[in-house]
Amino acid sequence: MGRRKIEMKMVKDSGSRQVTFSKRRSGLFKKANELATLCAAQVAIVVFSPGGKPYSFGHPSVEAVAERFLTLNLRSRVSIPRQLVAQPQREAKVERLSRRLNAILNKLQAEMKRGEMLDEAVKAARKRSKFQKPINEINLYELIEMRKAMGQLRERVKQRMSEIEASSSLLLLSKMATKQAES
Amino acid sequence: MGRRKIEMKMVKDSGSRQVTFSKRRSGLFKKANELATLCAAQVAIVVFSPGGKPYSFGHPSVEAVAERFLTLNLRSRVSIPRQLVAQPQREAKVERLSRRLNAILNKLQAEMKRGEMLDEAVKAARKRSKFQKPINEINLYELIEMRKAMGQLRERVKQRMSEIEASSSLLLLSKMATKQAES
DNA sequence: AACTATTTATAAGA
DNA sequence: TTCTTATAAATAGTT
Repeated sequence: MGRRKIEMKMVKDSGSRQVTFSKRRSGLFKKANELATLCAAQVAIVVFSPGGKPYSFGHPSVEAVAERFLTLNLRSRVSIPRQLVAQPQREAKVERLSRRLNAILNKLQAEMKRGEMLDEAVKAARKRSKFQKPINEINLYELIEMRKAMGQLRERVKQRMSEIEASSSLLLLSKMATKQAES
Repeated sequence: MGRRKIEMKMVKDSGSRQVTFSKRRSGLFKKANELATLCAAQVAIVVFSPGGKPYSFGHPSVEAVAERFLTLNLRSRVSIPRQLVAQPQREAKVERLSRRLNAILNKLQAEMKRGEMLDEAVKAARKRSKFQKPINEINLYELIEMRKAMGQLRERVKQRMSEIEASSSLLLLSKMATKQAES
């Protein structure tokens, strides 16, 4: 941008970083204000500078938007009036969350299976290319690289999934522990 | 801006307003991401569309920044009930899980970015193949199909991620709601 | 803070 | 929604 394009990495020089932050923060808030004005939208932004100073923008106010956000999430997803949230309801909520996470995991696993089928298709294509007419080298190279990359990606996603699974189980355990403590 | 300069008033036509909102929201989030990346800053944004739909951006997460902001306010000026900040032991577990889920989400998002780079590479290969020597048709066909399949897969995984994100937010919110009920 | 050469965002249109 | 393109706006490097 501007006089030169810059790499999207952290600006190393602390002075320049502060200048960049200052310029871009005001740019961001201006954009936020335009969004709110043009679209009659509510917007809240909170930013901490590299030095740890807080800045905020809100339309109509940070607090109003934050409260709406919290209330909306509670009511729409869990359907429990905030004032009535107490221990029993909280337990039900945790259980629902746990079930929800498990459902998500199942879906994710299905997606990954599809990815495996794709992988098989690519593998088969490579085999064919060995016996058929000469292939375009660039394309073959990219096929191989892509397959490798896809494999690695899937591997990492699988690992994340198992982490989520662990968390989900922990949720159930924490619920049970709380119930025991109450009884 | 763009083809014409526009007046900074609310867009009257509801359809155009929605389009403008959609474009500018993504622009705003992009700017926020750049600010966070370039300046090592923490940023949280919550927006409600004209239709009332909530959107959020957070680096490292909306919850993390919001929490820091609230804690700061407590120390300085606004008086927030102590119960809101106090951390009973049974809440600590839920909070840790929430943080964990957020960390997982961040990793997943990074993985998806890699996938996008791969997608770009394939796109570029296709473009090249138009101008260079004739290509092997089977490989080209498979490149196209694979790219399509990868795009769809990524799309679905993204959707799952947003579902997980919602659950993760709920975890923290349930914590907050409990504290409110206690105060 | 101001300047400006460039890059980026985006309004309108398809 | 996604893309294209002409133009407006943001901003990196400099003064």
